[in-house]
Amino acid sequence: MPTVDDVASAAGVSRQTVSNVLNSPAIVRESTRQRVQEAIDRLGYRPHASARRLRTRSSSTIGLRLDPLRDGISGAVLDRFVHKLAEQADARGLRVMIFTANGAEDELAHIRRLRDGSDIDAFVLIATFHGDPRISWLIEHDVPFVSFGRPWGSVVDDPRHRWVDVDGRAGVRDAVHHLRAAGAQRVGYIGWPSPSGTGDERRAGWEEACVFDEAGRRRYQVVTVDGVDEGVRSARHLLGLDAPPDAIVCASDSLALGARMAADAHGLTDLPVVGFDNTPVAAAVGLSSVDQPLDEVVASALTLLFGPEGGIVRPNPDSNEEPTNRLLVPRLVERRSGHRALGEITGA
Amino acid sequence: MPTVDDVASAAGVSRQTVSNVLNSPAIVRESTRQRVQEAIDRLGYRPHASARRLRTRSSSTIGLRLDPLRDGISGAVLDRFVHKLAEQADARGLRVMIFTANGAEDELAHIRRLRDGSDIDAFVLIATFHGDPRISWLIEHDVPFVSFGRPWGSVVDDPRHRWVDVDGRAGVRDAVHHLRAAGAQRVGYIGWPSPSGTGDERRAGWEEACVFDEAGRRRYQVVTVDGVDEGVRSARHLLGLDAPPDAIVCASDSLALGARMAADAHGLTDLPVVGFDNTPVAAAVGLSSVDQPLDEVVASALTLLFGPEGGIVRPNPDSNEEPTNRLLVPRLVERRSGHRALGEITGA
DNA sequence: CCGAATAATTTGATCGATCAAAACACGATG
DNA sequence: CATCGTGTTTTGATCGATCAAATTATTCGG
Repeated sequence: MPTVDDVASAAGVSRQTVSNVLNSPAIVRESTRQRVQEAIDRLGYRPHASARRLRTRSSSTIGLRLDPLRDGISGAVLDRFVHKLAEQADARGLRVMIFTANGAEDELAHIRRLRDGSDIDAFVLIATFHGDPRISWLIEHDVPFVSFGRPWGSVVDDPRHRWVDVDGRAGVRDAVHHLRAAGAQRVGYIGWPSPSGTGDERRAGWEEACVFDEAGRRRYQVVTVDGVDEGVRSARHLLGLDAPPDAIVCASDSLALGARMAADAHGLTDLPVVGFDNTPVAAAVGLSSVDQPLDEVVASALTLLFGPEGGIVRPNPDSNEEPTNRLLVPRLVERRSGHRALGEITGA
Repeated sequence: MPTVDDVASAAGVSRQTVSNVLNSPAIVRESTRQRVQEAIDRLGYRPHASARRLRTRSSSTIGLRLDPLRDGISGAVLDRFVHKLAEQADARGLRVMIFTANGAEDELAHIRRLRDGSDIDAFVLIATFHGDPRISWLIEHDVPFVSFGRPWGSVVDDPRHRWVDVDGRAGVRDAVHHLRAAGAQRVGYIGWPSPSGTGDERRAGWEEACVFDEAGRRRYQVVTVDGVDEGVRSARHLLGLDAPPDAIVCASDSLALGARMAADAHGLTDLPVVGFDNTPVAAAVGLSSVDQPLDEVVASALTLLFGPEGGIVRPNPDSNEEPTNRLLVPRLVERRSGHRALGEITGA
């Protein structure tokens, strides 16, 4: 492999000029630049990443911890996130390194190791939770990071915590409004037990948009952990009520799939069911779902970390006027659920 | 951050001794080793990864290209693969770097860049296909790699190509045998159009295990691209035949989900349907499916690349007596499809 | 056409580790 | 006691790039 010196002598210039052609072409005379560039191309020179990193003390690499495998369906969102992150990071000349860990403490140990070895400049956290120890640790140790997921709980206003999140409350609220506009009188909700940051927000969206009184809000809501079977059970309960709901919104696609199945089993193939996350499964079975704008999420995350362009990690934003977080609005993806029930498809 | 020199003077030894304590503790006297180790711990020293890489010319990093996002359901296998790889690589002290690319050519450009920059020692290829240009390129340029997916087409016996794959033929064959043992007389098959390496293998498994004559094999088989809707359509076709199949095996869970839905719509809630890949969706809706042993796949891949233990990349195995590939057998995961049809769940 | 200001390029030092080989310690051996 | 060998530790050089400062080239006003 050729080095800067090889290129330099091939082009009849010095090391540093070659380096400048690559890193600050503006200060090199155009004619020299071309000559050097030509030598670079001819020799097939590539800068040695580790040497550069050693000198510049920056790796242009983002660290991302992959969650342990989920039950499945809902995990797909994070997988999509990973893809998008890899794509957009690449476009900025950044690398993405992944690792796994068991729990937040273990994750911190990894972060420490990767950071101390100068392997990684900045971290992207996903799935923040109430009292997340990672956030305070990272802030305290001045490790650049951004989280997909807002801070839940105590420390909610630290400008050193850069985060991006999707407004689940607005997403569910809009979905309910939409169903009501389409004629639904009683929109039920199946959601996760409290406390759960995202779960509570989504439920709040339903509460804001439904027209029930206090008693109705209790009556038309089921609280359950995530899962298809749980969705089936919860929907059965709702549909067994006097004056059952004529539409159901769920905190996840897993629950929604179950609810869809239960509704069909009750012969209610027209009953609208809305899920959350717009996973492949929802698309496959024709469920409406609230879609998180992951492209924007990733773009915002990278912008918060590195600025509007470029790959140089920015110091923790202390007293900048720019905001250090971003809350994005999801969008309802309507599908012909109710028209195309499971097992009732008008195939070609 | 402390360096080797800091640790050295703290422990009253030289740089190299510190280095030896870390890299070849055997040649250091035990008492010295302890003294140095204590200094390392006290100072919180971590070797600088880039410096080490510069010197040793190895990065202990594996590169992995993430496919562009699939339609969804089937992509889940690769996502699981990514998780497992990250986990097991970690256990060996390796790092995993991900990137995306559009097509094989673009991928090669990335590989070249990452390799030339000494960012990455070895690559893991996924989803090999017929006439895959990546393989010949990597072999020719002496880039260590292993593929999840056997070589299809011309170059099938090059020992320099290390690969792991899952025997889809055996998987489907076993599934058919199993269905027949359970009483099925006519097992239909829904698969992908030829030529498709994996698709052809899976179909061959069905052909080997079914008891049809030539005409029957044509009759009870549908060829279609992947997708839930396609599964629905194909199953409708099969079920509309005189003497329709009494069990269906599919090349993927997407097709199987569609087939399940179509069967239910026909009132055939007992008709067994078997998918492939054992994706979360199959689990969620209770579909039987052929499961790929990803843990083993990943373990084998790393062993082929790096040997039974350790993280030092091995040169291309030329005339070793060890095999340079591994074909693993998948396992049928039975679920109560047929008993628990979609929308007919006996919930709590 | 000179000298100052600016542009362009080069030189020496450095990032933090490991390699290769030299130096040192110490007991066994002739 | 000198020699040798083994085991342990240290020294000098190096990996490939960038930084900081020094040097040389070019432009421009007077």
